[in-house]
Amino acid sequence: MGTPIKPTINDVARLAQVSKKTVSRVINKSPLLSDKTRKRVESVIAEIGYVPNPQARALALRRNFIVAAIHDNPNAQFLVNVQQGMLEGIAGTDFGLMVQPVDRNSPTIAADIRDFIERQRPYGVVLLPPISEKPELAQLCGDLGVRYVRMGSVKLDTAEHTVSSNDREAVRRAVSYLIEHGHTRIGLIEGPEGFTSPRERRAGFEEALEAAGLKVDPALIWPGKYTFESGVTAGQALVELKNRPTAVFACNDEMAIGVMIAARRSGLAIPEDLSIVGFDDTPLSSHVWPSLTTVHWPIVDMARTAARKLIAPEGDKETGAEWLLPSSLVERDSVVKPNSD
Amino acid sequence: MGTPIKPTINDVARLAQVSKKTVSRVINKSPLLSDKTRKRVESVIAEIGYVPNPQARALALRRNFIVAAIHDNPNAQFLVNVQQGMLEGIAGTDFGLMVQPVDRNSPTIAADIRDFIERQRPYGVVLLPPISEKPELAQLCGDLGVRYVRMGSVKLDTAEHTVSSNDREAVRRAVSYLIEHGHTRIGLIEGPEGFTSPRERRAGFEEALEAAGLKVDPALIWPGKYTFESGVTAGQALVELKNRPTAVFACNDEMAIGVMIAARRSGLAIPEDLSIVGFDDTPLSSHVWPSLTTVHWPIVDMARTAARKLIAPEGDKETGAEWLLPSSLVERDSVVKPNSD
DNA sequence: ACCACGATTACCACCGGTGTCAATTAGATC
DNA sequence: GATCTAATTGACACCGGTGGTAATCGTGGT
Repeated sequence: MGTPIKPTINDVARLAQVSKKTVSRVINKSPLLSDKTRKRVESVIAEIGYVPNPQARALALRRNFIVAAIHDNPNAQFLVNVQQGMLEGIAGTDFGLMVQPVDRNSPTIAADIRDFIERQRPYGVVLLPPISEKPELAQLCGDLGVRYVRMGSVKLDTAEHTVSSNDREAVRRAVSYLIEHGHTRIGLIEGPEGFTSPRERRAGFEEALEAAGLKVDPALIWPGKYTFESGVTAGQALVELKNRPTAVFACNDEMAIGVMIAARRSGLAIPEDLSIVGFDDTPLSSHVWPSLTTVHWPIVDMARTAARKLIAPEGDKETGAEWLLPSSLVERDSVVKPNSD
Repeated sequence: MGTPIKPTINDVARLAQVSKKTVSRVINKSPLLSDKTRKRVESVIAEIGYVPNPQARALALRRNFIVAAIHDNPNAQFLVNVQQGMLEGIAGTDFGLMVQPVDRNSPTIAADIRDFIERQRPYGVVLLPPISEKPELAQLCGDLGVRYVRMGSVKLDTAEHTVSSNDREAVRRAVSYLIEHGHTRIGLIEGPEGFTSPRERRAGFEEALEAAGLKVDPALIWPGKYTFESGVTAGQALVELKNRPTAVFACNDEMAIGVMIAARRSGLAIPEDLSIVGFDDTPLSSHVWPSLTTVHWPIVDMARTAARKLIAPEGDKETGAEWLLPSSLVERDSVVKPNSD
């Protein structure tokens, strides 16, 4: 099992009877190189199974081949989708993916991120929501000289370095969809306070009602925490109302499913007695019964785009459509016309 | 925004009026160094905010500070738990975590893993189930000279480099628990074929029955794929049996919840008409109603242990209890005595 | 055959650390 | 104060690549 000593560029150079630099040119596909030598070097490389040492390359180039996802998001499905998207974005390149969670509530969050970046010096980082909403963290990345892209629920304060999806519009469409089905009393389960995405989603909710000439009834709006339990709690409160809503929009799927459970416990039939729309399009949403009509949030696409942007050569910074990815409404079985009883 | 040029060891050396080597000693907490110089160097480091370049260190030490999780596992919660555990395991060190998914069914899986390892040269890798069960992949890591630890559902062919949990025993206990409650007709929803963990779980199931003097009835054993849908399908088949079981053990929580749904569709009450036990203790299991009695699989602990083992100094290879982590049964609300009707 | 010139290739320094070993310094002993 | 030994510190090569520039090669023109 002897120590497997990796061949180095010097070994290749010696065997191919060329200088290291020439080998380096072959590795980097430099055009100023004759076909003959290229072939010769390539055959030596193949023969001894040479792979350039990434650490040496990183040192010489003063850049690494690693991108990192920095997050503070407890949702497993979200994270996995992000990772999948980023991996798609770097597929076929020499880049690898690191993950680094941080604690949003820690007072040392900035120091922690700085620490991570300085300790690993990744080529670039993707800041995931909700920490992507803190401009000082983006600033920090800039100061540290590391490229970064933020993933957001909406154009943040500055569009630069941001891949986003328009939550407000998505929710407006979803709620309009309920209205088109004839619902006029529509409940809302909000997300946690203090972040942009829940705010945007609420704004979209209100815009849809207003566009249809409906009044926003505060009694139908309940706070939630993006957790299943908070959905149950809020759902229960809503269905126990004297004048209960005929439909509910929940700011994420987990809460929507919580509402389903709560409604059923109260003897309501879904969707006959209560239509429900969620947000995220998690796998779960198609597993529950009835399957959940929900807003498909293009996480994978966003993450893929973010990763691509990150590793794109400087100067490719064209902004525009590609940085703002569309959501869409996935119509399943949890919405019907309201009961006319 | 000028280019943020990182101070290097040379800057520190110059400012502190010592050689780079001395600075290096300070960084590495070498004992052969006078307190006076150490203090002086440290103050310079603090002043200019010097952080050693990880790539240069990696090159000189011929080892870098990255561990990677290599997986082929579609389950989001599992992955996130593993990541959490590994991050706990490397917390406080200079190590970072990379993730690399591979495709179990791809014929190039070995080449893909080799590619990843050679391209990134991580310090070590953790092979997650189910690919951890393929001995040739562990072999590959050994050949490539990268440290590795496998996470398994049981002692695999060789205990070396393996952190595991005894699934067979866990399932035996879970099924015995059902038997103790008076169940004698117990259904089993299996996991996918071809992997160790489902096999072990089935073995545990049979052992429990045999230990209680019960016969294993093939009619009560249904294949599953670890997915919610497969649980629904199998559950439906079971409850439609003429002589249906009074309890079901499903090889993971998702399928267990599928069984719940299927049973309810057929008009059965859970747990009164059908007791259910799952495996994994995913968050979902406590969210469903009734909450699911399930086997807690110590993923986080296993991953933490695996990461620690990976970065432990050579020679720390003591085997034993720490490498085999205990599962436990989490008693919730999905198990009661069988109906005597 | 000779020269200019572009295409190839080699040489050497350098990226920012660490290992080795020699040189220097300090403290102890007589 | 001289000598010896142990404790500190420094000089230099090296890890395995890349950049810049000089040297060499081949070719066409005259």
